[in-house]
Amino acid sequence: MSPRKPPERPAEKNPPASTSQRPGPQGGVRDTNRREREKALGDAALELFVARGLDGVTIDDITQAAGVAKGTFYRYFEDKAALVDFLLEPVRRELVQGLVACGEALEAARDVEAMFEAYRAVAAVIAGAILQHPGVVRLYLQECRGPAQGARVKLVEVARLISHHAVDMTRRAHTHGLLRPIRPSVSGLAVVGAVERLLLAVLSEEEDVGNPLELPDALTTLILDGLRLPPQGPRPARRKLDGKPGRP
Amino acid sequence: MSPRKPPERPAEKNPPASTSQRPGPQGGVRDTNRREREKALGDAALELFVARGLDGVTIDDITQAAGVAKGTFYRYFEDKAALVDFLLEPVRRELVQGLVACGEALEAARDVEAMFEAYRAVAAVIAGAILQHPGVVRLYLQECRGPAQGARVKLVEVARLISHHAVDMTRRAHTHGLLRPIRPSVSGLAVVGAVERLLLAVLSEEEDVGNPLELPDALTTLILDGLRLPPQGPRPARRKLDGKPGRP
DNA sequence: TGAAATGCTGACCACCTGGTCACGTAAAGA
DNA sequence: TCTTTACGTGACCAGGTGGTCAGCATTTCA
Repeated sequence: MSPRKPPERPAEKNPPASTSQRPGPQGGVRDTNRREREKALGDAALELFVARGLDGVTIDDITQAAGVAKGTFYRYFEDKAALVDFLLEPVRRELVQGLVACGEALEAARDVEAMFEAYRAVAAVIAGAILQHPGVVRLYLQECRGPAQGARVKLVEVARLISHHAVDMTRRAHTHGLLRPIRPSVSGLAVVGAVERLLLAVLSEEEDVGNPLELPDALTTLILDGLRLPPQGPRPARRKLDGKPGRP
Repeated sequence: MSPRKPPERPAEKNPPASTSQRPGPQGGVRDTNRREREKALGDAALELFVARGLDGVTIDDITQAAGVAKGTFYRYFEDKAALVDFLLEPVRRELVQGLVACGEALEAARDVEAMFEAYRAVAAVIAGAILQHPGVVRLYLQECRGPAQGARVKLVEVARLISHHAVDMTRRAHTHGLLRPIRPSVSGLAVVGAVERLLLAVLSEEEDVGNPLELPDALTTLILDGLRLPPQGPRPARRKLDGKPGRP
């Protein structure tokens, strides 16, 4: 038998890719096709990543799921890490943008109302990220604590960034005398941990946390006012996140 | 050249294992040696797991680090998952014991002081686990959110157990009217997330969270009383975790 | 229509990985 | 001392994995 057998044309192969060339509203057909391929590979990979973990997915798995040949993968991405970065990038950009803006808002905050407003902005950014990229956020939550190696470096970088910003924001609110005298690194990380855990619950539907839309409100109460029932009945009505007074 | 070359005795090999047979105070020499080997393999593996992640460590890595041949590994553990279970088991046992006890204490709690006491007990269990098995706890924190596959199944099982218990405990405190009307699954998971994030910070020394011994106190304040500065100065002195009144 | 350029393919390679097992050696027992 | 027993060893195997590349098909351009 010859060591390199000639490529057989299988009588029946997958839908022959049929090369649908939609012209695309702007930009060359080239770029449009490229973006479509990247998206196809990214979508296929993301689903596998969430199901089996970054390390549990091979390039073969990805290309098979995307319905392309292995070589095609390497035409679009240098390796698995590059693909992960590609998936993560838009979320990362939105996130830092929101965090920086919120940091500045907090810098200027001088009363509790302004602080509220700043935190509300972060919640909005997070909510947006989840609605637009739920898979990526879930992947982040699953993998962000692992060692920063291979495909995980950018993910862990984002995690550090988030923690750093959170602590920084807490520090700012702190210097304005708006918070209890608790070390900002402690309260900041605690908040990050709480939020991430709840997001994971929502995205993987493991525990019934009820309507996700009520989460920000519950979290705000939890973080700002704590769990313990106030000694003499509930506090006098305070503004809720939506601006309407709390229910009696 | 023969396809199977005869085993060469290298002139110099590793310390020849020297088979130190300390008699061991009780139990046969057999069992003592076995336990020593298991521990050696476990220690070597744990260090690698923490540094590179469960999936980033091969059996070869482990045996090499432990200074034994590959075949020896399979004499003591069926596969990598079995080794992880072996590492996790003592921590898991302590943990469920503590959680169950605390759940019962909370069941009986009718005032805030009793609730305090129950939570203090959990903190003690966690602290004990960290002091005795810091590596295992760190491994848990790194991997517990990944997909439950292969070597990670038991880890994820423990994670679910913890979350479940936390929600359950919160529910109990809730039914006794000790907490604000926030969905127990939400506040329970939030607390778990906060604690886990802080533990990770302590164990991997990524952010400076100060003296770990002050953490339980800070966390208690944070969770029970929240972040927001009380409107009219700090609350009247309340008991701290160590029973002494808070500093002025 | 023909030629050049581009893109996709999958066989192939070198290396790695989990797992096995015949063998040599040392301890336990007679 | 000799036999039996158990254990540690590492070469080996089969299956997989990341990554490459010559060849073919399709599109683009002249």
